[in-house]
Amino acid sequence: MIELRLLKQLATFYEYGTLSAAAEVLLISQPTLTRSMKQLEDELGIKLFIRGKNHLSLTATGVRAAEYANQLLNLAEDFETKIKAYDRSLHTISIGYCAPVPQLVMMPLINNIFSGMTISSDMKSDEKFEDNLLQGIYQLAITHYEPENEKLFSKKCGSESLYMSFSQGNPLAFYPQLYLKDLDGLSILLLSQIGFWADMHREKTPNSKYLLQIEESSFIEIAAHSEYPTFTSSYFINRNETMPGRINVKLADPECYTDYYLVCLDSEKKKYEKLFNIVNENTIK
Amino acid sequence: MIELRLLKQLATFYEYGTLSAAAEVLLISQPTLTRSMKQLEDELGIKLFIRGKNHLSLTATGVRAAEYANQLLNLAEDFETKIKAYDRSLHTISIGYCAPVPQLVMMPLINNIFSGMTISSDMKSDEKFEDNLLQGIYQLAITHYEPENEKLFSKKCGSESLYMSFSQGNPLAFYPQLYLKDLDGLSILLLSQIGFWADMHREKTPNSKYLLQIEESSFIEIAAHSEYPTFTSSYFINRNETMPGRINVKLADPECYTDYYLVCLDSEKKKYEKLFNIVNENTIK
DNA sequence: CTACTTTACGGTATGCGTAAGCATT
DNA sequence: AATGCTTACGCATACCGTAAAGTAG
Repeated sequence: MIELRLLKQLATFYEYGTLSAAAEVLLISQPTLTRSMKQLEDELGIKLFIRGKNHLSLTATGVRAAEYANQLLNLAEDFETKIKAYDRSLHTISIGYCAPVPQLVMMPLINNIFSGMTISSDMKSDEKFEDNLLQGIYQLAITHYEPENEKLFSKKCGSESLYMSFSQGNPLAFYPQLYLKDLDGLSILLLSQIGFWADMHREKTPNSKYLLQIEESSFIEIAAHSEYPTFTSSYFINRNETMPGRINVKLADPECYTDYYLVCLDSEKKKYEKLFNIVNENTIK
Repeated sequence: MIELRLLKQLATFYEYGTLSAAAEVLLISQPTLTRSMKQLEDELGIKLFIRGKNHLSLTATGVRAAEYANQLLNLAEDFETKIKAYDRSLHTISIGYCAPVPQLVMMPLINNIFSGMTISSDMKSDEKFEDNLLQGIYQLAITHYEPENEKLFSKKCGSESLYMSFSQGNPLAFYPQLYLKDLDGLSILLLSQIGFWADMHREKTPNSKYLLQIEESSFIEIAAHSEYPTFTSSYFINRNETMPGRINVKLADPECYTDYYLVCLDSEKKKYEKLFNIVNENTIK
């Protein structure tokens, strides 16, 4: 069996034209290459080179061999990358979250159940979650709608309501409930990674000015020391994790309430059985 | 770059199930295999094996790797065979002859002009010579008809007439010429490798009994010591290489006369230019 | 007790680099 | 002189086999 080392050297010589140049590229000495190429010819029992006293070039067969060698080398590299990718796919679970609160709740559960696996989380609007699951980009997803594709398996795993958080001086803070239209035009402090909620805001309060904060720490910092209203959610209110000195008013629009669904490929539901067994309607609350 | 040696060993282990068995097949010691497989895992940085104290088996990734390795190994073997076949094709000329006399004449010419090349001759009925030239099975052919395919290049290179050779006592020996129908029913001594002539005989003298001789020496032996008529040809008569004590009578049927054509691919006529230049209408005569 | 794997040890062959020589431009 | 290939020589490492130990059936 011809070793790939020799083919690599042949291909490099073909590319660079001289043994010296090839040797430099390959980080080996030039005499070593001389020997290797001779060995290759010996093993094949075929003349691959035309030897001048001071010059080496490939025969027609040599050229053909070098080109074929390149193909083989590419496939050999594929071998490594594909095997690594396959192994990785066996040991990692990629999860798509449509909002931050589901991630907050599910992450510890998943880490616990699938300890030893690498968990890779992704948060964004969930328009393409169905496709991503079908394509194997995600193994699990939390959506804010119940998927209808019959190749997908899903279970309701909680819900969330949006609230507005006002500082005490704000006149809106005294309403028992509010609607998004009441907020349109306000300047509102907002965290950037909020999944599908972002779409909803853009749509329902097009005239509001959102002060986007990428980092949670700076978001809290600014919220604590300013009068800007912010969004909060039933999740935090249920846990009394609200900002001190702020008043939370429920948003009554239907768009400000959502159910959440845990989704996987129907063909893989066995694999994620434990997780589905633990999860119920009140998991995210 | 992963060396094929390791992949070969992996594939063998996959096939035979234990290191010991694989080692035996590979003609190496079993501890060597242990190390190789460990090395393979190291180089990939991936677990391929599940190790019990007394048992070794492949992980899912390991199985995948072994299967992929098999593909690579097959391609590597292809490399060798294809390169060798290509090299051979550069150094050999395969020639199809439709009859023995053209071979007698052309062989020395071709050997002379293409010295250093391996010449491979083949004689049979020329029905498929056009296809075989187009497919690269032959580089040259001698046909007994002028090919019409425009991808082929041809030149008339001679002709041949058949004669019957009778022993002196035979009454047919005194005719100035004969027709095949006059021979139908006779027992005739015949060499087996006579190309397209065989078809003609079968067709025109269906009732003759042919005493087929495979070896030329036994053909001559029997011809010399028996009364059986044989075929001979203008080629031998022109050279006075006829059998002693025999009388040769020309066969007057049109089927017993043929022209010969030297043929090659039109795209390769340059390559065989010298030969075509030497050859003319009287080369085979 | 047999079959299999792993570890340890020591030898050898294979591959490599340096040095030197020769030819070509 | 500079560039490029080959040969010769000595070394390091990588690979291999034998021996031995441990474990499971």
